[in-house]
Amino acid sequence: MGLDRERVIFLVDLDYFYAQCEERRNLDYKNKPVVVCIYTARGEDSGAVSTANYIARRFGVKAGISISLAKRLLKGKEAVFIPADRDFYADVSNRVMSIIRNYADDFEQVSIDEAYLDVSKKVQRDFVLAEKLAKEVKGAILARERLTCSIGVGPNKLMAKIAAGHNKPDGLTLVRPSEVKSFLFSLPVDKLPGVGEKTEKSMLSLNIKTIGDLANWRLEELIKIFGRTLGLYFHQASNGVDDTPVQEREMAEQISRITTLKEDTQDINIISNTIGGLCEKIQAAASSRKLFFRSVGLIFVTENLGVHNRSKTLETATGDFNTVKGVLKELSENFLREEPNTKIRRIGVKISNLEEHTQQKNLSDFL
DNA sequence: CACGTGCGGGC
DNA sequence: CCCTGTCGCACGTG
Repeated sequence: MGLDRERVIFLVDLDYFYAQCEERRNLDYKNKPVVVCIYTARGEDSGAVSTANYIARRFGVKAGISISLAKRLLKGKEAVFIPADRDFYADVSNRVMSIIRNYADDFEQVSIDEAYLDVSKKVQRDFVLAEKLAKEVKGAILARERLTCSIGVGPNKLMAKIAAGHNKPDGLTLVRPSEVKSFLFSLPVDKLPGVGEKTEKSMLSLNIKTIGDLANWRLEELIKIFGRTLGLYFHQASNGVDDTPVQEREMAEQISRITTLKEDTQDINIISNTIGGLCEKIQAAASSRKLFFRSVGLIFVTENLGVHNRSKTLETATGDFNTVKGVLKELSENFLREEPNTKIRRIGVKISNLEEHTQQKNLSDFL
């Protein structure tokens, strides 16, 4: 039976996640605008909004805007501004994920607030049973963690993802196999994952306004315009086709930490001290997960917001941060020599090519 | 393969 | 947005 190959996939998306976590641990916030912020060292209200609850969104506050603008938009509204507490959100996320993975045949967490569930066998490929199961998942998250979520249900990950975005917060949207094309074709093309601001512009210039318009293009033409990978993806995705499996994510491939300096600078001492601090954070993250790494990278964001990366791959994997600091010193000195007239605004450190290790190879262990 | 850049999602 | 932090994908280049 060909129909037996049809899958049933959920995308579970926790609503306005950071802000909802804050609402949950302080019930006073429930009817107020809640704005979770990432503050920087630049003083008073410097920094950006990470997430806002839906009350705040009604006033135009959303992820990415500056904190000072958010405060202007919410002046006199009894709004709550809270610094992001990522460890807390990660704990909440871990508990939710461990609850919902039990509902799946196959499970794939994609971010702190999103996971795919392949429930094909659990619901015998039946969308009526799928709807029942999705309601159970929503009920379990609400009962055990007092959080709402939005769930999209579709025959593949792509359709589940788009469906989940269709009705939120606290939504449940099903797109049955027979409904895929009618659902998809009328949507504006930027609703397709992978079509952002820039791609949308180039598509509009080709008179591609909806996903249906995109589906009318021939594969060969799309490849000419967007390249092999993206062209094939657009061709399939615009027709609701997505064969990628739901599967556990492999180990993280990189760990990075970035920070904004108090003021733009070229001072090598400030830069070096900042890098040292970032190294400590990365070391903590890497060693707690028993990870070694082969590549070390530096990210400089200059005063004009230009991004510059420098990286180096080592002969062998290491967990030793004295080596790292030496490499980063060299990379930063080289950069400052190349760009002697630009000040640095933000600095980041990255390790990649991660490897798991069991034995402690640190020299200090022998001393 | 190594390196640098751009992009995108979305917090 | 006067401007966060973090991660993965893809691509050009050498």
